[in-house]
Amino acid sequence: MPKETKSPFAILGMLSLYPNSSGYDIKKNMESSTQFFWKETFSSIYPVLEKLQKQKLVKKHTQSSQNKRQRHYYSLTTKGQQTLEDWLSISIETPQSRNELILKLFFGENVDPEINKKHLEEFQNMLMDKAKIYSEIKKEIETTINDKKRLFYWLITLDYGMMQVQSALEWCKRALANIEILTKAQQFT
Amino acid sequence: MPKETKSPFAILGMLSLYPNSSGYDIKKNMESSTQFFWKETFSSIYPVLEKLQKQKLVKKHTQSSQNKRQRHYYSLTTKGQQTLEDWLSISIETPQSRNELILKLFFGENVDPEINKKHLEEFQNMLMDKAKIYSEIKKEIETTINDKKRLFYWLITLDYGMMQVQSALEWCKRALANIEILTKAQQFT
DNA sequence: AAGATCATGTAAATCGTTACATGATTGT
DNA sequence: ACAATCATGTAACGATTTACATGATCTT
Repeated sequence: MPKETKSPFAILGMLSLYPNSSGYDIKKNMESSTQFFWKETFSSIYPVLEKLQKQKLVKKHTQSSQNKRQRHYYSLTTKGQQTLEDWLSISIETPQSRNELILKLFFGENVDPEINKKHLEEFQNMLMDKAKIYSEIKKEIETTINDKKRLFYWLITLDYGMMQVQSALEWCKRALANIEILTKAQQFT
Repeated sequence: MPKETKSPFAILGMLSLYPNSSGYDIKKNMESSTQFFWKETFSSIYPVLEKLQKQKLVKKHTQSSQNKRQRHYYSLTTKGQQTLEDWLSISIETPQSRNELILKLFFGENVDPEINKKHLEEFQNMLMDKAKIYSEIKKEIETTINDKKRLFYWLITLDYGMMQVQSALEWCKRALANIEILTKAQQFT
């Protein structure tokens, strides 16, 4: 089975939501919407856009200008929309993701419990920051997105993030409390 | 900033838990313990082991044999143990992970709600399988691991997985219920 | 005798990130 | 004027996965 990258589909998807975008726009839009579950760099966006154009999945509209620097806007073609829909329809491949925090805790017996405690506290802080951002995003999209369907799907994805953060925070609390117990128990051995 | 792979540390960590392992053993041990948050392939394990040996972080003990094929067992050196502890002590880099399911749902308005429902149901099934495996692992380690500290850290990492699965299952339920409502609402438009 | 699994490794492909390079436009 | 940010791209690097290659040992 080939590896098949998903970047082209992510870009087609962004063009379905925001037609007539430049590569720069796509990056910025991802940063303000999908950043927590999907990101692309300019180094992948521009070549992918070129490739998609050659495959007739997007059409390019270059803004004429007397200067050297031009802006290129892209939109989905019918074929591009169909390709996106086909990809949206096929099953998700289960990813084999890596988690450095969990790996370190798995080997945790090698170091002082204080070190593991520190990792958990840092993770906790990161989660709290994220929770705050999620709340802000929620408020924002609820007031700005008028399309019912779009709002519905966006809220589902946001809810996923919020629930992940919330449950991870509860786990942190449990884990930190348990580390306390472990540390105290060790004082008597 | 260089990229710095974590594979060597994952392998050092495995050698801290299971000294005198072969590359094959490391792979098998990962499959039965860290598979849900960390995996390595033979193609990375063998070269990394060679590299670690050259750096004097592990020492190789080759089992003599009259045959061509030999088994190589590796253990941490003092320097290797120190290197592992150093890595365990430094802060975790926040990973920028990708989530294909969430990305597809984010673009969900492009396709029939039934398709998104199907993705969620498949995800749900995968989660339920995982929940079952986690329960089995829990029973197993609780009866076989005698070392208090090791059991403690392993249970923390397992608890993380279980909590992730549990909260994701609740999210699935909510999301599926909401898709039902969306579908019914559309019938009247 | 055959199949599963033990066991080790190399080569090639893929793919994503970082560094590099350039210049325009807008706001203060 | 200067800084920020808009805007597009290439080159090199690093890391992981897949395919390839080989053979031993153990169980039925």
